[in-house]
Amino acid sequence: MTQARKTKTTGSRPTSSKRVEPRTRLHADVRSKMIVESAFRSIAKDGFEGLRTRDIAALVGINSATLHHHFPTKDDLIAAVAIHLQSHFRLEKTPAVAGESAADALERQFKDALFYYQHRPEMIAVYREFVSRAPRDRMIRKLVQQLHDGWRQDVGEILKRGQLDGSFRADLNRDATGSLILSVVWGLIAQVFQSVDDFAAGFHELAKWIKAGQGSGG
Amino acid sequence: MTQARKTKTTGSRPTSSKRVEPRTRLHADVRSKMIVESAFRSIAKDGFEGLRTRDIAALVGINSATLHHHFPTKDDLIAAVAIHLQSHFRLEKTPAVAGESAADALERQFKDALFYYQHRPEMIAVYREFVSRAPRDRMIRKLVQQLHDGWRQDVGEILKRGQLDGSFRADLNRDATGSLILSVVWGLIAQVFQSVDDFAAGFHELAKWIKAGQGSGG
Amino acid sequence: MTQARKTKTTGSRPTSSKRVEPRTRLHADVRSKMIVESAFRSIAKDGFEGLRTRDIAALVGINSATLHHHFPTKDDLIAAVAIHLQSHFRLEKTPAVAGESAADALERQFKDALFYYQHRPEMIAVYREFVSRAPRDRMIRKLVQQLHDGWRQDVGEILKRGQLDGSFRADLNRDATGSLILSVVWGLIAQVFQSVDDFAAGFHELAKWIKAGQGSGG
Amino acid sequence: MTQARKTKTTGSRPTSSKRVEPRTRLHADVRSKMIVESAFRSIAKDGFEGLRTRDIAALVGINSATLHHHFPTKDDLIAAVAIHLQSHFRLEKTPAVAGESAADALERQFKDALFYYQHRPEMIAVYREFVSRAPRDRMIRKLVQQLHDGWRQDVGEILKRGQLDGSFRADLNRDATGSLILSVVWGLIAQVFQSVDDFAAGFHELAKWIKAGQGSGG
DNA sequence: AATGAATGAGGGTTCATTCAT
DNA sequence: TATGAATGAACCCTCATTCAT
Repeated sequence: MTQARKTKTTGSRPTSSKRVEPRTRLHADVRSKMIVESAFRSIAKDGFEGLRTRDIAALVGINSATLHHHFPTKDDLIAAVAIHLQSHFRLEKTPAVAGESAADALERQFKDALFYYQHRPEMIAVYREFVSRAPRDRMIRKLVQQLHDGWRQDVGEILKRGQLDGSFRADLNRDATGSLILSVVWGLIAQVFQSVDDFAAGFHELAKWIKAGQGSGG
Repeated sequence: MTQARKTKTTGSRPTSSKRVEPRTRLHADVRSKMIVESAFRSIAKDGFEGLRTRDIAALVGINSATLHHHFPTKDDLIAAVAIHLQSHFRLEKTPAVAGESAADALERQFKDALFYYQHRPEMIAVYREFVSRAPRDRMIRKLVQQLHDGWRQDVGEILKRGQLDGSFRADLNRDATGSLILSVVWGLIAQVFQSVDDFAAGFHELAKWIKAGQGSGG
Repeated sequence: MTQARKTKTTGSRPTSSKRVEPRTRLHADVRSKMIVESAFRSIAKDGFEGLRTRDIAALVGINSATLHHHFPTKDDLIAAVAIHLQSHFRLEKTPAVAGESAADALERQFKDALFYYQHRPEMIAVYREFVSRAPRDRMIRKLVQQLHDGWRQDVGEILKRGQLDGSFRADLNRDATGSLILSVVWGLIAQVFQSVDDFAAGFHELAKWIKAGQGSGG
Repeated sequence: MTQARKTKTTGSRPTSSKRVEPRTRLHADVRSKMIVESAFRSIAKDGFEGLRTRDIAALVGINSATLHHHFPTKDDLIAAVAIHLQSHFRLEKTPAVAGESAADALERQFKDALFYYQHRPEMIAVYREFVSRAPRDRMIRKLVQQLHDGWRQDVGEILKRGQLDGSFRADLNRDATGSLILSVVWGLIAQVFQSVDDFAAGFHELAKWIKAGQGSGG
């Protein structure tokens, strides 16, 4: 009567016409996770521009209205994917070994990057998407910044430790070198390197410089 | 945030506008160039996802059908933008000075990167867009590869020359170092560095390593 | 302007909110009344087109499914609002004073209309909504007709009494004058008058005519 | 490539698959008029809430995107309908006869109202819809106000003329009486009267009062 | 009595592209 | 070369309603 939704012209409520699938009910947490993971994979595969709420819903096996029940807005879904990405980066980082040398810690950074690149390509892909979207999206910009800041800090501390214990050159510009390391890892993500070996060689060349000389440098 | 749907501003109905606008006929080349440049600016500003053929047409002052007359497909337009980008990169590179030292040539790479970053921000922006789209678009992937390859070759030659004349360390892994340099420049483009100074410091730290020691390294 | 699509304000995901809200159970009557009153206020504020079962449920603090438990259909809810309106009109009418003159009774009609207009604006608003929906809804049409008929009858009786006791002109077309009075009051509701004073002046002009002349008319 | 519109995955432009209807081309004016008239009829029949751009498009025999080509927004369409209504009210009013008496002019108002009611029921219906939408829509409020103001002015002038030439009572509160007349006509539109005869009787009762007495009144 | 998950059937709007002129 | 009208295929989002718990 009011909204004139075309379904019902008279006042008769439509009695079940044909039940096809028994309408699987899941807890919101479970369903949400399914949706987020599907969206994550979709972004990894086709980028943001390929993300369609309907497609995600179909992949999860739900009506697209149900997706909107869990994530009122596409942006809400993207935000959830962002959090998903962030927490996975946190979870899958190799933990610092107690008593590990600065050089080993540096190596660990390298290995982590490589690990993601080789075994979590979707995370790299999604990460790349987020970064390229960052300039135009505040929420995403914030997320990326957080990731970068945490990362920069980790590297900074490693460098500091190495300098303190004498295993890294004392005359190293720590901030600059930290950014250098980050940008090299970024090079991997952005596929500037021609191969994994190229990246490995590059990284170790840099590591050599960091550790190098012990008194000779400049 | 996501689709950036343009909110209708004027809502001007196209109905019955009697004045027929002298229908300026231009040479195809001129018109095409105008279109490409407009598209270029649009991508620099709003990324690929903000690119609308209609908007570009409006900016140029033509009907969107006319745009399609010049570029049958949006992809064709993008390809033209790609070529535009490529040729500008070629044109605006500081030419190698005759008899310049390897160190100076290396410095030139740095300065070029900085020049683009500071004075041709649109080129950087468009470049970044192309790179982030590369994984999903063969044509673009090819273009980016070409740019990277040319660049890598330039850097490789500089390094080689420096090693030959003894101004760069002899034990340098040339390929790896070349990639290193590229990825550092990429760091600038992708905004991994926190500031221009940070980039400069990083780059020169790297340069120090390249030139450093002359016998001490490793 | 048209569909008044509510812009999402909070976007709070319904996902995993652990606190279970004591699930207050109320008597069906109490709950129903709360719902109807909320719906009433909603219609007064945003009209029928702004009425959303979910919104009403939220206002009452229940789940929209619960609302449908009390009112299986939106139409059922609207019917309940109609009854609510009707009963309030009955309840809040100034009762006829014993021994009141016909002229006073006429004045009472005027004052009642003014009272609703000034102190029960929501009732007027809802009434107006119902009337404007009447042409397309049988149930509502019936309700409106009932209200009008009752009202017309009251006025008719007043006029009759006034003619009988000689205080109103004898040559008055009673039915026509009754409709005239009704439509003037309608003018107030539909905001044809420019101000309350305009309405008062109009009504009293009419009253003058009714009482006027006592022998002069036509 | 960019928007990933699902149609074209590769770069191949879709060559005409099957032409069903030869795509009738009309001048924007003609098409727009068709659309507006369809929308007008739709509103007359089902009110604003029943207005669907898709339905209108179908009625006109065009794609709904074409409708949006002519009217970018549903609101733009409604605005056009408003103008349509307004101009028709202007066009179909009985013109003032030269040298017509004030009483005749008053009668003309009555006849015009009746004419619309009996022979232009859709105009009445649409008008009613607009009025009931006015409280929630500025653009419509303005339109309605314009109509009412014009109308009020016409009536006011008639009354003035009648008083000046002595055919209407001199002691009449002109403004109040004008509003009275308007609200009676509104009564017809809002269907307060029980029949056309009832309206006629009411109107003439009022006219009697206006002309009445010639010296006796009050 | 009450709820959260789920859904069907739209609803307005967008956009690259076609085509007759 | 240039255009305005037209379109197909989506796209995101909404809302009354159902249903198992």
